[in-house]
Amino acid sequence: MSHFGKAGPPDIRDTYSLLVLNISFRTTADDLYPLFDKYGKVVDVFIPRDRRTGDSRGFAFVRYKYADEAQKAVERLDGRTVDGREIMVQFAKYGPNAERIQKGRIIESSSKDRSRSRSPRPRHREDYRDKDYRRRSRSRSPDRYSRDRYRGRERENRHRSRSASPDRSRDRRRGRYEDERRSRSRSYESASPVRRSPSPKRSPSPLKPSPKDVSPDVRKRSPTPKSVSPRGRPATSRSPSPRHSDAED
DNA sequence: GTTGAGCGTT
Repeated sequence: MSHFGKAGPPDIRDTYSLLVLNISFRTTADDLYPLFDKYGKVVDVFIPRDRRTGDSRGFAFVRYKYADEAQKAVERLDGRTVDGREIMVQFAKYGPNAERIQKGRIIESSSKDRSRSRSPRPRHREDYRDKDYRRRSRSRSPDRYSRDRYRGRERENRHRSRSASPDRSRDRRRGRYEDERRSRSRSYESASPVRRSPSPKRSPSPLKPSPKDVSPDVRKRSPTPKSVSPRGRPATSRSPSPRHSDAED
C-alpha cells in the first residue's frame, strides 16, 4: 500500500528509494511526506507495518523522482529530529522485490529480460519469511541488559563531546553491533543450559544424599512436622514418599 | 501507556 492510495508501488521506473530509519512509531507517511517533499519530488512514501498489529516498524521508505533531490534530502534530513527521534536517512540498499539497487535507484535485473542474467533464486520468499521471523523475535530487547550497559558508556562518550558528526552515527551503531555479537557469542560459550533446580530435593548424584547435603536439622525436622497446613495436611514437609520426590519436580 | 535493530506493499 502506498501513501497515495494506489495499489502497490505506483511506478518504479526511475525512482530513488530512501530508507528512513529510527523514526518514531507514531510517525506516519503523512508526517514524512511534507518533510521530504520539501526537498524534492516525492513519488511515494511507504511505511512497513506489522500485519498482526498494524503498528509501524520504525522505518519508512521515501521514493524520490530524481537522484539529486534524494541526495539532498539524505544530507538534509539525515540526523534531523522528527517527532522527537533522530531519524537516519540513507539510500535503500535492497529493493521491494529483491531487486538490486544502485545508489538508491532500482535496477531491474530480470523482469522483461531474463535471458541476459540468469539468477534462478526464488529467495524472495525465504528472505521475506526470514525477515518476518526476525521481527517476531523483536518483541522486546532480549539483550536489553547488555545494551543498557553499552548505552551507559555511550552516554559518557556523548557527554565528553557534545558535538556529533554525521559519520559518527555509523561507527557508533556498528561498534555496538559488534559488541553485541561478541557478547552473544560469549554467552553461548559460557552460558550452559543449567537450569536452576527450584527444589533442593534434586541431588547432584544419583546416589543417596550424603549427610553433607542434608542438614541434620532437616532430617530431624522431616519426620516432625511442627506446622500443619490449614487443610489438615502436612504441607511443610514436601513429600514424605521418597519415590514420589522425583515425580513432583 | 511500553519497544529501537534494520531494508518495502497490491
